[in-house]
Amino acid sequence: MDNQNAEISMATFRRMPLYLRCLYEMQDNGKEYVSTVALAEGVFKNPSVVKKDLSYVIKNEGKPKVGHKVKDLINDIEEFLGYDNTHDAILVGVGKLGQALLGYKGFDEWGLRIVAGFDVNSDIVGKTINGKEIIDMKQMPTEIAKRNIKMAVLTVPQEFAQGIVDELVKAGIQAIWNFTPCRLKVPNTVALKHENMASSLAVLSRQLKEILRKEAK
Amino acid sequence: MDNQNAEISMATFRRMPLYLRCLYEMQDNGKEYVSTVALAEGVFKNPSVVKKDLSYVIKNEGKPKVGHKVKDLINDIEEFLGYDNTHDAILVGVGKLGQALLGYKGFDEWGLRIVAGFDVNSDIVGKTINGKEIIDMKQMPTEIAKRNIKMAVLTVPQEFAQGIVDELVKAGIQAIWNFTPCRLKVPNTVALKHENMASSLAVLSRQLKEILRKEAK
DNA sequence: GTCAAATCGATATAATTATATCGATAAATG
DNA sequence: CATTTATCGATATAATTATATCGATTTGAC
Repeated sequence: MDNQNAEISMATFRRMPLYLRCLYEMQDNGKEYVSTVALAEGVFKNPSVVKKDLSYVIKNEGKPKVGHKVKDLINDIEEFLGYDNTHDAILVGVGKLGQALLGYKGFDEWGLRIVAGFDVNSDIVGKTINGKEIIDMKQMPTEIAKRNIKMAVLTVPQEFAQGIVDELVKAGIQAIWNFTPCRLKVPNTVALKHENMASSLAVLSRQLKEILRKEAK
Repeated sequence: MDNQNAEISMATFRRMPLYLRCLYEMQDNGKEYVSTVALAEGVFKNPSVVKKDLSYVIKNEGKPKVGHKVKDLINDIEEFLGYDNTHDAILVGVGKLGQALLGYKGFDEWGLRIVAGFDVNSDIVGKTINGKEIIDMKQMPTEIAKRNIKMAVLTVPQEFAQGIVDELVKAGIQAIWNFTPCRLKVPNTVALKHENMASSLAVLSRQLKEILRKEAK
């Protein structure tokens, strides 16, 4: 618990949502205390990793023999992740994937509220998906300014990706979640997260190949 | 280039699709040769990382002063990733996200062919999306066996996830790409890849927060 | 009350991954 | 044809991340 002021690693950071989900579940099941070992099992990680990760965020010490209070852990992780301040975001490109993400209920849980979708297709402009309005792309800069939006989800066809990103940045967007397969150029005052499905798939394929190879023996 | 028989790291593996995409683009632009430095710029990575990564897969040496033949690199990486043997897969759960993935054209490029979707909803069973048939869930085990499918994409509501996974495994599936937010239990003869959107979002939020904090100063 | 068991927090060690450096060499330059 | 330059492949160093270990402490059993 002396890591409080240490620089936190990306690896640790990425695991926090896993812990949180697992802890929510435990809370729902009426568990009041949890040991790091039990939590480690819940998220399929090494107990030492979990201990160290938690040492960055916990405010209250755990008790030997009993573990940590589930509620405290949840509070500490939520606060650490900043779930108190939800981000409003827009989604650009309301194709199949865009519609899927607009309709996805899970984001709220993680502090993201998609407030509107933008597209050029006049067939869908004016409609709503999951209560979210689809607005014409032309109005994008105005709407971003008006609502003071900082975050955008990018689900446009790849050939338009860079051009639209440039527009977004100009309009004041400072964080982009990129679902296109393009590498994008942004100023370093803009955060960018690339959702790389191809890499995931490659990893899975490799594992499968390895398994099939072993079986063949 | 002496790494050919060394164990390859996950980190390296995940970067391979990035290199490949960048190389395709260079090829389209008529570039015949590329240096590791130029490739590193293309994928926003450190040149040393790229050099080392490539050393695992390249068959032909690069030439000093000119670099590597783009075509050779593409061949070597493709072969390494095993893009010669495309995987057939099924998709389970044809909701919004499932429909999005069924409609997504990009997978073919990465060696994944989704051959059919499965769902319980009789409104969509029998229809096709992107040329792919939606089949009743009851027939899933039969179809998996008949077509000898080894891979499944999981896009069902989370409350059904584990139950369906158990069915999939029983039916002979050996690789699962999990888009639900659930941690799943599978035997270790089954490969599992979790697409963790919550983690991605957390990372992006953190970057944004950092940027806003700096600005406030 | 004593002792065994479980867990804590801290720290030391190992493994992995990223980055910097360097001699060798092919191509370009003058 | 000598010299400069860009790049290679290899390797050494640094940074990050994961795992194992250990004394301290609380609980619960006897």
